[in-house]
Amino acid sequence: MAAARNYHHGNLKEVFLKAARDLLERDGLGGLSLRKCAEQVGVSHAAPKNHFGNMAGLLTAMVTTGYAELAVMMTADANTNADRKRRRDQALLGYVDFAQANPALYDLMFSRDRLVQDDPDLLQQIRACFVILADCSAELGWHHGSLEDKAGKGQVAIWSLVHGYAQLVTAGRFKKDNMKGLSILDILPIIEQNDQN
Amino acid sequence: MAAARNYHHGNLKEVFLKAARDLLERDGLGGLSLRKCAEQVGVSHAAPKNHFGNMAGLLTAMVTTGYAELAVMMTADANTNADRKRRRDQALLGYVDFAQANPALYDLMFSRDRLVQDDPDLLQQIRACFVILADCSAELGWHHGSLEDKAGKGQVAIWSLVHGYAQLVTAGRFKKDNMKGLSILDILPIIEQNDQN
DNA sequence: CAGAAATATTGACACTGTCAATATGGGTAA
DNA sequence: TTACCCATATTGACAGTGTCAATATTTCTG
Repeated sequence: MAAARNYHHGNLKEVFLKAARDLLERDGLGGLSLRKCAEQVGVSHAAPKNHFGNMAGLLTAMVTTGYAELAVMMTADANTNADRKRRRDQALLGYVDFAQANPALYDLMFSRDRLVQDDPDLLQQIRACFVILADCSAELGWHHGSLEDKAGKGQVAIWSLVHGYAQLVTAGRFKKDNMKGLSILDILPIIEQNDQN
Repeated sequence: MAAARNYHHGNLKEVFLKAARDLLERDGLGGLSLRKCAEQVGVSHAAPKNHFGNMAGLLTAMVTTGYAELAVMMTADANTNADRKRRRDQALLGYVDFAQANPALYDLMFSRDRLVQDDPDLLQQIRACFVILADCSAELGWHHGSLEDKAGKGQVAIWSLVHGYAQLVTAGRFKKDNMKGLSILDILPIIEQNDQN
């Protein structure tokens, strides 16, 4: 039935994605090229075109897998018997862990150019991550102001906070002075003292 | 004395920077090239090398001016008689306004590769912006926990929140549903109710 | 006015993404 | 099996790119 793919390597597409991620994290986005991917995999320089169309297609596929992995890291112990607060903490820690483990990919995941922004798979994975974050917002009680539209504000707040923290940490902006070694959980109490102080 | 510069255009360096910023915002980082800058300015393709050394040098110079402009937008009414809270609000609004007015440049300002990270001018301008944000943190009262190290946490918190919000807004991640049109001031009350609720 | 320093140009090189044309393999129907 | 078709891979080419060395030009300085 649907397209068995064992012409060359079996699944060349996934091999390309892995090679591209290695190059991306090693040399940055400026050091990533389709030709280097092809050379590392051991195929001709135009082979990626068959699977991704162009550079934007390759990057979009990479980023899509990135969001999928991000969701996995945020829900690592969703099935455990941990209480809601602990699972919420773990989701936020997982988010930051992913960014620190894949800093170049994480940056690319928020690029405006370079990606096919309306790719259906990409949009779906982004939405899945946002849903998890929205649950964190609910568990933080940031929309206890009784108005429903505050739920949206709470989601914007936590999405902004965790993304900003992750990006600034991976960019090395918090290396100085005494603000080294602060985790996302350390700064959460600063802004949720209404609940637990 | 020190290098009068009216050989070709007078101050070719600033003309390059302006052309580069136009190209950056129009075509994205991928559409920016030294040769296009040179062509638009009307000089030879290797002219930028004399002023910036290489691509990273040009981008670093652009980003440095970006941080300087960001500081200006955050302190627009620092000399007015407005009260502290209003000036703090204006600083945060100015921050987001800058990001929305220069989205591609704003992204570049947080790039890890592509810039000369240890450039003295760049580091100085970054520090100046951080100082302004630290003042906002103080005025928000986020370090009222009496421990001094909480000041650092408060700075991390506000730096993360405003950066994350700005980047997600410019990336178009808040276009959906009911979270459209929320400003940074709308989400601040969610997380500072300990002060004003 | 002459030499030096700064700045701009030219030409070249390796590398890049993309495309058209071609070749090769596997899957399928006769 | 054989013949065909389609997916996939290769080759060769093209315009653009950053970077560098060599050269030319302008301005500054003594």
